[in-house]
This record gives sequence, structure tokens and C-alpha cells, in this order.
Amino acid sequence: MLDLKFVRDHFDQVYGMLKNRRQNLDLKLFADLDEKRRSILREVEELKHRRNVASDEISQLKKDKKDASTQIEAMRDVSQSIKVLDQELLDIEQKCKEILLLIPNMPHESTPLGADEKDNPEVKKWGEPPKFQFDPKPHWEVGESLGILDFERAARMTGARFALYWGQGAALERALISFMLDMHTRRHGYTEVLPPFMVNSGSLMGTGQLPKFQSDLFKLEGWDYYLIPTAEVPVTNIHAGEVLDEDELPKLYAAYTPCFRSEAGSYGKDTRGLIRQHQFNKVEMVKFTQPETSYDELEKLLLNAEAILQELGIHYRVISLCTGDLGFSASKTYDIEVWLPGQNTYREISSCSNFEDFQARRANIRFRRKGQSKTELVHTINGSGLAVGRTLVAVIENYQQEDGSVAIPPALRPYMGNTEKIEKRA
RNA sequence: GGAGAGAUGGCCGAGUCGGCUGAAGGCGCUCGCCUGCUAAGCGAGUGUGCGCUGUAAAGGCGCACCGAGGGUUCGAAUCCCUCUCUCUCCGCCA
Repeated sequence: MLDLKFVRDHFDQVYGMLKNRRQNLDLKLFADLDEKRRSILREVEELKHRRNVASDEISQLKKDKKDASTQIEAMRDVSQSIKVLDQELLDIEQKCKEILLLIPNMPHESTPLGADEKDNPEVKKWGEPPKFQFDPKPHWEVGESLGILDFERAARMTGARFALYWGQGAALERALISFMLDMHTRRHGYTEVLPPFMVNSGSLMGTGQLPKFQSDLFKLEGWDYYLIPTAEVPVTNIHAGEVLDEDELPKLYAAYTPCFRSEAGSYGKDTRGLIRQHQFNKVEMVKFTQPETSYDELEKLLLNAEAILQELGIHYRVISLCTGDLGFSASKTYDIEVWLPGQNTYREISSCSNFEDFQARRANIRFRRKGQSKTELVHTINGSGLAVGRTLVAVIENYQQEDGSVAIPPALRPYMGNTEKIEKRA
């Protein structure tokens, strides 16, 4: 959420931002409502002031055992007017808030201008695509023939976009989770957390999934609970409503959670394999920082995510999302795209973003500088480190052998009982 | 699921029969004094949001906020209702 006063004072700038993001929103209505809100506010506050003054008089008269019925009678009407105006004010404020919650974040100046994903510039590349003496296969073919991935049975027990992992496949997924968490906690300084996998609507409001993206979420019937679409939601909300001490910043958290997404509107896209599932595992990194260090922390977080792929020895590139492709809450986002030889393409495996104070304002996450009484909003940053299912896809496709087996990258072997490769079960 | 207790400022904790309580007291923190250093001590200060006004920075005035929402009243932290959460006991359970 943007600051109300910021929107009021930088109207043209916000308007331009919406255009760059290709968003349509009635800002004029917002300006009118805001104007009206302030005029009613002035009126009702004046009345309340009169009531407060009269209240003191009445109190004094009663103490002196004098008659106060004239004043009381007069205040009856005033109170009635206040009631009416307060209701009117509430309605307008509600509408203002609704609009404000739908305004996306201001992109950072370093976010490139552009219309869509075609305009996302590549900012770096690491490693090389592996050379194959045979035609590399997509992971679903490798996985199914090895008997470690089973989409048919998952579809039978649940439905499309779910997967059943078998044996070494399940173990590989689990190994990746431990490997990633260990890297982030032991080498990168993050504190591991294991949050609830369901959150209430307030938390989703805080990180920006609601009210706009309700249809992307799975909601539990009869409860104000949603399955989390990403650990970002519960982990960022850990400190919702809190005032942190400056010297505890930056706070670094890493969490493994499953993620649940309805993938509404993605019919027909990526229908095969693990790439787009209703449920997938992810290790997420979340940071709470001071405003002045947030962009440095974003760069570090990106390196922390990259380190996973480097340890696994898998080629990737990093792109910077342009204004037209940038997520609703983000000011700046880097995507890491991993090389998938079986599909001859790069696929997003991590998204690292700085939200500046956008989420902090919604979730009310503040900090106090040493020796200051005033609080400020923190900046929040998060990124996948990494999407586990897609990492498993990358391992399978990049490490597949001509005989259909899959070699285990050395870094993962300690997590797999020193297994060196996955072969077809006898 | 049943019974009871509670929710006040960064934290702890008072609030009498509804009427100078933004809220006592303490802790913490900041500044000043004292001090060779540290500790202790003394003095002053220390919530947020919004509106109006306004400054070089500031400030001033007003309104609201004592878990959330609603009600009663001229007036509610204080009375009533609903909800949420926490704690204790019972039941159930991995």
C-alpha cells in the first residue's frame, strides 16, 4: 500500500506509474473521495470539539450541583449530527481504502521500463548448458521411466496439476529442501522458521495477495483460512504489528513450506510435468531491513539464491523484471531462470524482490532507530531459495544420462545417503 | 467440546460510584549534571494516526485511539451485547 499522502501529493507520478505497469485504475475517483473525506472530517471534528467542551461544562455544573439540562438538551442534536456524519465518513474512508489497496507499488528507478516479459533485460549469466551426446529428454519422461514421478496416480487421487513422487524421487526432493536450508542457515546467516501453512485474510492483505488476487488462492470452506501461496505470507507477517529495534535489523529468515496456487487463468500452459503445480515445495528467504540498506540486501539475497544453483553446478541466467512485468507489491524484482535442456529453455526458479515499505505499511511492521522515539516502516525483501520442485526438474534434466539414469550432483550426495545416481528400480 | 479468568502505551502494571486519564507508578530509552573509567545517583524528556495551520528545522491547535466491532448516554478504558485471541481446569487427541 502506498502512503495516502504520497498519492495525494504525487498524483501525476502515481498516474504515470500505473500506465507503466499497464494498470487501469480510477485515480480521479480517489482524489474526489479524498477531498470529500477531508471536508466532512473537518465538519465532524468541529462538532466533536463542541461536544467535548460542553461535556466539561456539564461535568462542572453537576459538580456544583447546578442544573445542566439546557446544555444536555443542546448536545442531543449535536450528537445526532455527529452520528450521521461519522457514518458518512466511514463509508468514504472504506472506499478510499479499497482503492488504495488496489494501487500497486512504485517501481524503483533501476527497474527497467517495458511492456511485458519480452522487455526484461538479462543482467547476468552463470555456467554453461551441458553438452549431451544424445537428445536430452524432458523431466517427466525421465522421471516416469525411472519410476520416481507419477502424474497419473496423482491425477486419480486428486486431480490435474498434482504429482506423486516415488522412492529416490521423493528422497531427492527432501534432500534438496535440507540442502537449501542448510546453505542458508549455516552459510548465509538466516534463521530457519517453520510457519503455519494456512493463514488468515489479514496476513494475505499484509503481503498484498488480497484483495486483488483472491482467485489465485485456495480458501478453506467455512474458515477465514487460506492455503499459503508462498512462505512469504506467513514469514513476512511474523512481525506484523510489531516495532523492532534497529539493532535487530536486518532480520533474515529462511523457511521451507509447501505452496498452494490455484493457477487460475493458466489453462493449457505447462500441462506436462512438474513446472506448474497446484502444490509445490519452496524454500523462501525473507528479510526485514532499514530503508537505506534494502537494495544492498536484495543483491545479497539474490547471491544467496544463486549459490544454490552454483553448488549444484547448473547453468542459469538472471533477468530484471521490467515495469510491465513487475509484481503488484514489488519495487524491483530479479528472476533467476534455470537452464532446462530437456525443454531447451530457461525457466524461472527464483524471484527475488524488494517491496520497500509497501508490505510493511499494509502489515504495519516498524522499527525504532536508536535514541529516537519515532518509528519508521521497515523494508521487506524476499526471494525463493529455491523453488524445490523446479530445482528437482533442473537436476533431472541437466544430470540425465544416456542410459536414462540421473546422476546426483556431488553437493547433494551427503543428503541422499551418498547415492551417486538414480537408476530404474529392478 | 465444557467451565472460569483476562486483553491498557516499547515493556510491566494502576485505573475509585461512567465526567480535566493520553492515561498513576515502574522498567527501558534519550538528553543534561555528576564521575579518571564503569556502576550507582540527580534533573528533564519520552505513543500513534488523521485534519487544520505552519517552520530553515520546528512548532501550534483540533479529533480519534485503553484486543476488534456494535449499543446505552449530553459524556464510556470504565456499563451492556457480539466476536477474536491468551491463560487455567475438565474432556478428547498425534
